[in-house]
Amino acid sequence: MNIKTADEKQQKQALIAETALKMFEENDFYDISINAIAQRSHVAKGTVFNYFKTKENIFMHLLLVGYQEFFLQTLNQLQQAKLTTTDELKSFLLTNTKDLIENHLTLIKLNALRGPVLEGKASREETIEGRKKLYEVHEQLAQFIHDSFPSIDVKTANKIFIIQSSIASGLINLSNLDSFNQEPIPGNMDDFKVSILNDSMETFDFYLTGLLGK
Amino acid sequence: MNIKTADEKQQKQALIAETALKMFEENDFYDISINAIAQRSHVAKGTVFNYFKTKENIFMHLLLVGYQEFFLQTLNQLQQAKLTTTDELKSFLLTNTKDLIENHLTLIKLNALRGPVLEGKASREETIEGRKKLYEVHEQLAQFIHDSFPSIDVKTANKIFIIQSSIASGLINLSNLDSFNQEPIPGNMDDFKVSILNDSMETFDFYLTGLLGK
Amino acid sequence: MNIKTADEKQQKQALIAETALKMFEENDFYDISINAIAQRSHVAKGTVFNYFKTKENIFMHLLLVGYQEFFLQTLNQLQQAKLTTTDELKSFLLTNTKDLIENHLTLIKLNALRGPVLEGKASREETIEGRKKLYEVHEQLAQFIHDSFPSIDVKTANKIFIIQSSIASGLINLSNLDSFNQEPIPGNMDDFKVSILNDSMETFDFYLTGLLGK
Amino acid sequence: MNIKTADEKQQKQALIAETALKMFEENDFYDISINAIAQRSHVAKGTVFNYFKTKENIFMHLLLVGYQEFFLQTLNQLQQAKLTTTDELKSFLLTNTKDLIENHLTLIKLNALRGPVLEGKASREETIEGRKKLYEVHEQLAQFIHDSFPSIDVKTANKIFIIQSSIASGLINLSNLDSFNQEPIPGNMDDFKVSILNDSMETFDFYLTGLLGK
DNA sequence: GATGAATGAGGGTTCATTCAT
DNA sequence: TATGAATGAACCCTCATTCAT
Repeated sequence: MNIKTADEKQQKQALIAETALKMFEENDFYDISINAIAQRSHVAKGTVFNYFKTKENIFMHLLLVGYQEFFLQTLNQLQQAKLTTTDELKSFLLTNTKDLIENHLTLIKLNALRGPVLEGKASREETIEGRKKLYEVHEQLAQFIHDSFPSIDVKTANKIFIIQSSIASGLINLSNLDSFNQEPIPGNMDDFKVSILNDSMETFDFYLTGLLGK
Repeated sequence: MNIKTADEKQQKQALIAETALKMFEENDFYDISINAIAQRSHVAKGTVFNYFKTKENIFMHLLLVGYQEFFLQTLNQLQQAKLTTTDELKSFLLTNTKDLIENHLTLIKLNALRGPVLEGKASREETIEGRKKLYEVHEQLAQFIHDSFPSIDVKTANKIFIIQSSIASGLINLSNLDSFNQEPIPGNMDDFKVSILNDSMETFDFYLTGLLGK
Repeated sequence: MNIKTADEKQQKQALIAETALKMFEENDFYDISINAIAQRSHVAKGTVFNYFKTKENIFMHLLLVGYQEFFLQTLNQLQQAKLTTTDELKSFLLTNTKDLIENHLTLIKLNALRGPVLEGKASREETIEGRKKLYEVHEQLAQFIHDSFPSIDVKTANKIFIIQSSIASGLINLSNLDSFNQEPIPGNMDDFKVSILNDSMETFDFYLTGLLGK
Repeated sequence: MNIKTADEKQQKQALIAETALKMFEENDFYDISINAIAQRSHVAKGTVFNYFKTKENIFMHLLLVGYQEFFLQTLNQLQQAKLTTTDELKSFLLTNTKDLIENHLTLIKLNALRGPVLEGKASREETIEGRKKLYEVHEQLAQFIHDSFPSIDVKTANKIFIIQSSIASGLINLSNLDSFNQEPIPGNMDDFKVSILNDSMETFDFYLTGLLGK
């Protein structure tokens, strides 16, 4: 138990990270204590700090690794999809957005934390390293799109995914205006109702149409 | 003197709120202490609590009142603009978005706080009351658009403004990916660069085009 | 209770400081917790931090203020003593040393903490301010000696008090070599025995003789 | 290989001890972690604890063994010096003090830790054993002086070395009063300036003169 | 109404020490 | 014997909130 392989170490780190992720699905960053993460991971508080230097590092890790995985998966799917028309691409991207919102909502929530909260105390080196890896994957993805659709330049392809997250992230922020703490506000506020999924997809759809041409 | 008129009371409340707003332009919610707000308002800490039951109430107030004012102003401008074509409307809305981003960025930042942070401790009653007032203004604005452009139904008009804020709010979250704590990350990360203003306007432009028809 | 005069505030600060001093008579810096200081002062933990920004500030305060008082008292006594011969001066200084050791041992112990421990986290500004005040008093004392004994220049007079503390401080460090945690070590270790008081006085006596001439 | 000879064991213990000594030259006890000692020794953390029961034991060991070596060396030098007059003795002792301060400052710093910090958690048995060995060497040294200078009794000879360390130790504590965290305090504080070496030697010189007679 | 002193729960983090391998 | 992962007690400190005046 005392000498761990790199793999075993990664597993424990992943255990802690996944616990934090689960908790972040239900609570906000400031309502999640290291103590609670440790307990729910069945690990001592000190152990958490053996794997992450600060609390912020845990969540920065979730953000960076989570997005890397998401974009890698997207790249894979794209490669297998063998799209030929921009309509197919649009359709693919909308499905991809659905996946992002339905299965990776925490990523989108983490975006809001990154600048104002996480960067302040996350390790500069690790963050930059992770950010660069992420940039690479992002570029690969964009490059692949450009290769498949030469009319879409790499820069534009990159932006597509940034806007994708932006839209979803923004709609989370504007959701639930017709309720307070999950409880519906009495009276009619129907026009404040937002469906994160539907509205994201509609907005992104319009964006893609505008960007890629009718 | 120790019995204040309703007006005097409102003035002091406004003073505190404005101070908090100024501070929120420069710092994040969790980096702004009640103490600091009190000091910068030249008021005692206890006085702050005489006007706002909790810290979260202050910022919920800023959000609600700020948006009310913004939408009222928008309504005014709209009434004076006497638009006739949807192109003019689009143009108006884009200019309005520019105003929102350039002069009311705090509103957009506050959106990200609302659900996860503010609602937890903000007064339910006051929030609901404010939310209803806001809804009313929002509806008036939407109604006016509908009246001017019967093809745009009220629900759609409402949504326009929600998407407007969503897009800007989301782009804030995705900005500065090419730097860490304001310092640029060495190496090329150009494709991560985001211009909150330009990209918001472009995205909103495409959205409006899609929504309102070519 | 809510608006304290400067005087009342100083009293509470003094209360906390004195509690810390008492505890420092019995325990080492690292064995004294803020919690314990608060409890023994019948005050909440937070209150301690209302009066001292850091734990180190408390003890730096004790050191600076303690020495200021000691030197002021020494100056007073000196003024009243109206010494005329250097033998009288020597005698006075030895009695003064006795007082320092018997009634202000904590000051001497605090000297050992200052550089390596306190300066790291004590407020730079407050410390420098206190240090300057102390320097002033020290200079006054030295000046008075010089005025009374023109053959002793001010620099030399200053050094007298620095050596006085050094000797006492050093002898504390070398004391109790014949015991371990207060319990005597079995067997004869008589030649390791040190009397802080007697040996300080003897050493200081020899020092003064050497310095001031036979 | 996993059964080490006594000599091999001592070598590893010495390696760890020497590393700790080096680190203590640059940092304070509380700023040196077992982790850091282990790393700089190229040894695992657990290994450190195989050789020293507690952190305090390491430094107590440094103190005891360091002084033993210093006094043995002093004894050797004394035996070779073949002094005949007390003036020569004084001169020898001052040179010896210079050596202590210039090459063994850590010993003097360790004195300040011994009572308040180390004894609390150092092994009683090992400390007492080391202290007795030290006492023996100390006595030999004193005895040799007495044999060479019958007018100096053994007790007095012993005390000479205790005062030697006391003076140096005390002056360390009172040094750097004219700076804060290595940075000079602005303004004139010349009379607070201390030269550990010069002032130790002067003080010790006067002490010896007083003790041994003019 | 205004004040600001007092509160204390709660936070993140450190680090000597243990012990299974 | 060597290892280093796991532990968890203990620490200092923050800050929204209360309430006596």
